Amino acid sequence: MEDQIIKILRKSQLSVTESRRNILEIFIQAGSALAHHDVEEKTSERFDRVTVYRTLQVFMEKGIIHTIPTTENAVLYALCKDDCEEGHHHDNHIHFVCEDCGATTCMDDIHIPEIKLPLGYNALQINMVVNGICAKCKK
Amino acid sequence: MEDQIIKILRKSQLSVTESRRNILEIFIQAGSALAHHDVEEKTSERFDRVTVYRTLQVFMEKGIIHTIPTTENAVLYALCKDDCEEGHHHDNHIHFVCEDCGATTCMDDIHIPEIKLPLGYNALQINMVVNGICAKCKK
DNA sequence: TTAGTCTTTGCAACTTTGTTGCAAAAGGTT
DNA sequence: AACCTTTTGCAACAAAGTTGCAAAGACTAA
Repeated sequence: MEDQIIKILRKSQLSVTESRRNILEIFIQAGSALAHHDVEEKTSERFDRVTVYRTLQVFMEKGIIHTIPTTENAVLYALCKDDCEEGHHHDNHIHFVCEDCGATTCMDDIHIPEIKLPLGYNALQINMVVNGICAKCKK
Repeated sequence: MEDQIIKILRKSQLSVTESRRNILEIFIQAGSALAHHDVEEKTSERFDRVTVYRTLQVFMEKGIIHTIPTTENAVLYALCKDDCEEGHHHDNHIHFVCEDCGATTCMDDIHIPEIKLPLGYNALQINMVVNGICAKCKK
């Protein structure tokens, strides 16, 4: 686990620091998307708010995490898959937000279907967020 | 125009006040989605920030406007079509964000395609936001 | 291992964004 | 016009996000 974290940071040409290790670990363990607020709460040591902001920013730039837009007016961050690289994020999967447990997960297997845009319009990135009830909560 | 505005407010059982007329007019004229900030800037008279917040909130509740989630960490508001009613918003169209001019528009004609979710998952609402270059900016 | 350099962190101070309670003003009704 | 109800603006907060700068930490090479 520790190896994996260092590997990811090194690959992105980032120096390995306490906060980066810690925050990256949180994402790997979480499995679902996290808000800035969640990250701050889950850090074992207390890092400065500013540090969390800057770390998330760097992770974004390096393509380690990506943002998920939500209707709830909160930005969520989630780990990118391996094929994401600096500058270009391959975000063609669906995000699912459970309205019961609140967990937001990336459904990496389900791809976003093609859509026809009006003439002249050019799509660069497509985001699809599905709100509903997840399998765990549907009982 | 003035008639149209009063009609919409009356239909939603809202009293017709300066700020509501003014803000609703801004949305009708804008044609595209607006951030809270934009609304504040465009009001001809200066209304209190709080009034703008509350007005947008009321418009949301009455189904006059709806929100659009964006990756940019900003919530946008846009006029709903006629078939949206209090409590239930028919948001099955695509939103397009132009990365050049920044305009966000509702593509009412393009419906969100069906997708197959894993077993146990239940979709209640689907949001689809396309980022790219719009017809005006593609030159 | 240590010395030196460059990067990252934490602090302080600040701006922006969003919320709440309450008195004054404006809207709707008779 | 007089009444009652709703809406507005103000003040005072709380939360979220940003910036500059000195101190601490990470990497490099000898």
